Amino acid sequence: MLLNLSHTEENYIKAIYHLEQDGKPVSTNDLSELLKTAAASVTDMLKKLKQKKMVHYKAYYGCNLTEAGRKGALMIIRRHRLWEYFLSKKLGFSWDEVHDIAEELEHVGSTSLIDKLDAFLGYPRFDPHGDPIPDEKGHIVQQQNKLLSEIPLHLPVEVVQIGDQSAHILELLSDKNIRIGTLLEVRKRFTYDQSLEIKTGSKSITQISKELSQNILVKDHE
Amino acid sequence: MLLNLSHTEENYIKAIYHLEQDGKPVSTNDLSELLKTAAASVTDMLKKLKQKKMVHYKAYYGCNLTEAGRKGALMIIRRHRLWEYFLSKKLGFSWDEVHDIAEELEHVGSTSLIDKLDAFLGYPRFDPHGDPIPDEKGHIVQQQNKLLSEIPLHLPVEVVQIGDQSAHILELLSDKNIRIGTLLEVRKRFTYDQSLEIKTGSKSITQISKELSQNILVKDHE
DNA sequence: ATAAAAATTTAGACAAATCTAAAAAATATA
DNA sequence: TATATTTTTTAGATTTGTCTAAATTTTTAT
Repeated sequence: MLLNLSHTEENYIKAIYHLEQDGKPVSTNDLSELLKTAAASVTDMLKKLKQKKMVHYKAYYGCNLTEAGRKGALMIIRRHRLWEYFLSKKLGFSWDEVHDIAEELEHVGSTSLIDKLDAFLGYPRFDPHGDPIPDEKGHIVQQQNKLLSEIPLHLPVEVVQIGDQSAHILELLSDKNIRIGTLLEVRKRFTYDQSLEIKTGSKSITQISKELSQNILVKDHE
Repeated sequence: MLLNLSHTEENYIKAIYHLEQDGKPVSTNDLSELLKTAAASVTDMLKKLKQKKMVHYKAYYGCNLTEAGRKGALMIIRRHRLWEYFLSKKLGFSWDEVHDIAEELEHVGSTSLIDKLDAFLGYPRFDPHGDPIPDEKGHIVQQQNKLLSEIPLHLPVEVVQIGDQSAHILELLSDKNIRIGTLLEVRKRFTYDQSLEIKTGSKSITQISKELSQNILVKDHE
């Protein structure tokens, strides 16, 4: 363990990282719910993580990661997402199967293992869910909108922007009932012309050309 | 965990498997030494493993794996050796770096993960140390002598047999000071003609052609 | 502003895996 | 065979991460 953290401690700081939006403190209860652990147990762990200087913690107030804690969390997220990428791209797991396995693999704590895995995979910047992978220094790109052409199969996404705003494209989109806020899911990707078969909303299926898919910007649907 | 065993319990049955030569019971002390754990702790664990029907155990007598225990041990060894192969062949670790990392990876317990990894690697039958990899049913080939042409770099081996017994080959071997019992280590493998550069005994370096390397049978030098 | 509700912490306990020290059993030796 | 030595087990503690129940603090609502 390079971080001198137990598996459990790693899970806590990862959870705190995910709950920490803006600078607001993370509540004991939210952690308790996310980790499916009694609130009393969370309190105990927060005291220990404070001792290890991984979190700032004040009774009845909540916690925030210290700089060391944030670095640690990013390393765990890096491991998790690289393993997800490996499982999906190399072993052929579907994007919805990889999370639980990566949850275990992420705690194997050899830095050289992860760096070599990163190199082997070709330094991917996004995992199969479209989430950014921190680099070896813990730098992470801001979660950004992606092109529909780059979205994995069966991942629910929401349309947030249209690249080319010409009337022609809007006509086409309107005909397909696609607009900002529409929920989509890529069902098939045809290698021949890179056209997509997508499901919009709850039922209808439609075909999208490569050109069109490169002009639809989407983001993960929560 | 498919086997319902903790990491620690898995380590115990793996250790028992390795100590169990012929049918003789494995002593508490031997386990204690191999696992670097106090004998008293081993006794406690053996009682628990007996309850879980992984071992036969009688106080002051020793233990043996049950059929379930043996199956479990072989699965752990399978995971260990497949990860070693992956680390060595795909990530570029040297054969002496892979053991400790595999020791951690072997406890990640998804069966489909290991079976897909096996397929991804092309169903290798030996790990980087030359040890056989059990298949998905737990079948393991008997440890056998291998051709020098198939030995990984830097692995110390001992010559046990010469394939072609012609005088010509023996003349060549005698000139190179190689005979049954000689210790060798492959230092380099030239892709061009698959010739090898080997170290014999303690000092001398010599070159071996592909043909010759395919007629020298070796075994691991523990 | 004060009582009721919600969130959090404290207290005390438990299971897993470990330890040391002491007791008991098995083995070796004289 | 009787005794000494070695091996193994039992007894009693410790650490980590967890729990429930009760106490306390904070927040919400009247």
